[in-house]
Amino acid sequence: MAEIDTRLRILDAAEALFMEFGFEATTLRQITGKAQVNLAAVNYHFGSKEALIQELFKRRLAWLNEQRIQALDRLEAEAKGAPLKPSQILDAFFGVAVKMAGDRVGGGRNFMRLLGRTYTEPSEFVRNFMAAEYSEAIARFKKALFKALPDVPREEILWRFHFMLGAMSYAISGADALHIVAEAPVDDSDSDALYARLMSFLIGGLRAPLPEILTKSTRNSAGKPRTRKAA
Amino acid sequence: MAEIDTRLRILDAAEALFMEFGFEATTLRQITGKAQVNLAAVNYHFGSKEALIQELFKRRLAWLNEQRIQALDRLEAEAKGAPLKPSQILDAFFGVAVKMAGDRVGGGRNFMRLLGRTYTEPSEFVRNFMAAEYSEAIARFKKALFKALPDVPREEILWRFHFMLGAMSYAISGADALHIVAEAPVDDSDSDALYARLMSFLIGGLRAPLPEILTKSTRNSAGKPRTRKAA
DNA sequence: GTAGAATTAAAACACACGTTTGAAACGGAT
DNA sequence: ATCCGTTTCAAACGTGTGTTTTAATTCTAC
Repeated sequence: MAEIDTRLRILDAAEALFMEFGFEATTLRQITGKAQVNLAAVNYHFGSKEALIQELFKRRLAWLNEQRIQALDRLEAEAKGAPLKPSQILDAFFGVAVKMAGDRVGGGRNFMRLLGRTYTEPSEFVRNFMAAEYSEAIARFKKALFKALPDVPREEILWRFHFMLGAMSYAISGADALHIVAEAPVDDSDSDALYARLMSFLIGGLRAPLPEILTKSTRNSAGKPRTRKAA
Repeated sequence: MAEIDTRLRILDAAEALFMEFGFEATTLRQITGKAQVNLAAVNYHFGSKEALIQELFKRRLAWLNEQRIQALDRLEAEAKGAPLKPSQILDAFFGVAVKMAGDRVGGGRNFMRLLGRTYTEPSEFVRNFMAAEYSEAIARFKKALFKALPDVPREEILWRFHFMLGAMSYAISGADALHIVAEAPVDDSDSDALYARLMSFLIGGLRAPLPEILTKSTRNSAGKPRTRKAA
């Protein structure tokens, strides 16, 4: 009753506080206070504050990306080798995330809002860790997008994927930030509506005509290390 | 030579360090060390670390939004009362920002990368301050967008504006974050190309068809039940 | 050239942080 | 009931933080 429970209480409290105040500004005393455990419990169970952060990301991120990959697996099984529709791919990737962000009770909401901010986080160890945790899912989705959009330069797809992550991040960070543009309070409680809005936007952006600057020639002299040669 | 210069040196050093490490993780000793001024100079010239941050945002943000408003003024003067094209409006708003982000020498690059992260910053005083500094420009651009897109619900325009800010933020945060999706190093040195990429994406997103869920009735259970059937 | 204000400099301050310690309380097995 | 490994607890530790202080220095004006 009191053993593994302490770990969970710490993780949940930390998640909520990190998302509210950020990593640096959140203290272990806040966390242990909110979790109603002893201060030393964090270092006992996790080793350090940094290790706590990693553990916190691990438990959610592993699950999240597993769900994404499974969704993609199902789509590809159905398609039987045919390229997927871009909207299906985006749905598999972003749908899971937005759904998780809509989960208020399980704490997924806190985590997703934290995650969006963390993606551009300065702290190096966090970014490296994220890159490692993401790598498998990212590789799978990149491959699917390349296949679904054979006539779009791969570099362009990556950039647009990057932009889409930004839009998603802001979408999830929600009304807290939106109130800057909206002035009046905005309803962000309906995650189905949010998802519909976001998805229209993303698909519009992904399928937008290529910028002229790219359709002409690769406007650069230096030979870029083109990692993949054959396709 | 040594009076106002100290202020500037502190501001520039702080900008670079905040963008590299974040607000909390950057210490006054780092700042004054980099600026080659005495530690006490920050509190003498600015009063506190918090006031330094505000001053830092003020000097750039005021200029940035002024440029944006002037660009919009020019467009509207030319149009003589006719609605602008959405792409023109986006160009006025995001073009200035990306240009500033491409300015490596003046320090604008550091600032813009910092700004993108700060928009979703947890710290309340920063967010409130940002909202105040942005309010005039945001109001003008909202009005222009409403006029340019009379058949799109205003709430939808606000959300899409919000998404666009997210995409821009990630675009500017640049290769540091992109390397997570790209694995191989990515060239983000060409701000013209970056801007062309971003703008295609944004216009595609802004002009995307409205989500079904919104075209029917305002918003209720009908539409696109993804995973949860809403009875 | 000198008084007076503005700025810089060095040192210390009070405090909060993450972490460590050593003992107390607990839990299950024998 | 006793033991032993695990977990909790209160207290303290060392360090680094933003800030303040007090004196030295530089600048400005007469």
